[in-house]
Amino acid sequence: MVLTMPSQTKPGEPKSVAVRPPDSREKILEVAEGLFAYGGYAGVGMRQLAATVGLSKSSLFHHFPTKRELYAAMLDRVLSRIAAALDAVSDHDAAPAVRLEEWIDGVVRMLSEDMPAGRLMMRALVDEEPFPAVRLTADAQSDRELMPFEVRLAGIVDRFRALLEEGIAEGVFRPVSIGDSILSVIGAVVFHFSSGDFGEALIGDSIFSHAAVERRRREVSEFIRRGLQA
Amino acid sequence: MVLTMPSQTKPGEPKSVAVRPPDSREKILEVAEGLFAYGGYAGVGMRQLAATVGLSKSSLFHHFPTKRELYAAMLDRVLSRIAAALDAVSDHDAAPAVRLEEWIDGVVRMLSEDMPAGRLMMRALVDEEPFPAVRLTADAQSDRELMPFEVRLAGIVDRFRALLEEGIAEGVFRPVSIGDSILSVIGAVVFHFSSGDFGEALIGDSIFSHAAVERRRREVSEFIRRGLQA
DNA sequence: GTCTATAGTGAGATAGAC
DNA sequence: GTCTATCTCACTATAGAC
Repeated sequence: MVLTMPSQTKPGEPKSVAVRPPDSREKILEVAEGLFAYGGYAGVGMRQLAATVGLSKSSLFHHFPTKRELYAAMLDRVLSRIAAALDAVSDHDAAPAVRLEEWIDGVVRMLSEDMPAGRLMMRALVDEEPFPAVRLTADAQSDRELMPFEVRLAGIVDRFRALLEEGIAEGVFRPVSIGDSILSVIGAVVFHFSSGDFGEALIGDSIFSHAAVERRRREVSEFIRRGLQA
Repeated sequence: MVLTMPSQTKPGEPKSVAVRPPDSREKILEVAEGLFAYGGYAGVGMRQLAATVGLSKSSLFHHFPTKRELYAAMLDRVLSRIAAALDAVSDHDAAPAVRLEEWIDGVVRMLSEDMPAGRLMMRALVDEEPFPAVRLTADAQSDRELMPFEVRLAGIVDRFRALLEEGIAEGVFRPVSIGDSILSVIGAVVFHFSSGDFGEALIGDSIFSHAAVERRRREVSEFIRRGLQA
């Protein structure tokens, strides 16, 4: 399977540069994130979503053929932001321990500024059939290439896996179980930012407050550093 | 607030010892656990639940006045099993580090043998309004005292908190943020056993297999030991 | 305690005008 | 692209016989 990039500047096709698409779609997805994050897939109806966006139900179905495809498109957007947060910090090739810490910092900061993201990720991971092996816009009309959730997720996970393997091979990390370690990191980082009221009750402050986020960053980094160090 | 135990043997009240109650209720709750664990609250209907149990919808409503109370009763059952797993290992008063490791072992083993429990806990923690401040059977007819979810959960969390505080006071744990540490432990333990397909894809084996469980126990214990040690 | 029958609401999805 | 109107179905919950 070849994942081609949008191929934006084909010479000879003017394309009338739609730099600013009229964005009903994006608005729908943005509102959908907020609702699905709190209610889950089954807990939010197209009716409710339409009302919140300020459109009719039928308009939603004009943009997305089914509720599931809407949900999948929304999840893809969230995952792409998480992937972007990782891309933003991992350009240079520092030592594994440094890169890992920067990744964790990056993801913690990103999730702290992107409230629905943690919850939506958590829901997607806990729900079986992670919504779904979606194919979307295979026609030439649109450039959007929506990756299946699993593929995009696997891309993120594999980068972690490679980092851990590298660190272990170099002897700077102890020979931990890589799968278990990744699950632990996700548990420590993603679950935290999806724990809402419970987390707030535990730490006595909003989990999204500046102080709580900075403390979380330090605590998680230290835990993981100690946990991995050879 | 006084949390009194059921006060089982009041002398003078024969009570006609109903040691074996006729258990439609328990059967409903058991089936409900399996369904809600996978579909979540909104994803499972009373119709579907009734059909799976082998009763009519109306019979469900005979035992539980609303869907929410059924769900709350089911969650309470799950939490009580988790609390029981902690009780089973924490009778003696060993050093904090030892007790913590035994607790983690106990919870990991319990969650590994109780498939719906992890998922249901995770859902309850991620969903806001953790379902709900339920009052149930305030009448004298029944001994069942259903605690609000938050109260029972707080009971479990407070034991962890006390343990960490004790260890820190004794100087065997470093002065970590207690709330953050509890969230990390929950993330590492509970999330793992609710990660289903994703976890399986990551570790290349069912997360409930004997080998995977024993490895998880070791890995998590070691991570936490290193993370906390002064 | 279980059932059938049904009420009443809201769900996802479609038809077709503008 | 957006709308109103409508279809069909599943949902929670209730009524009342047995």
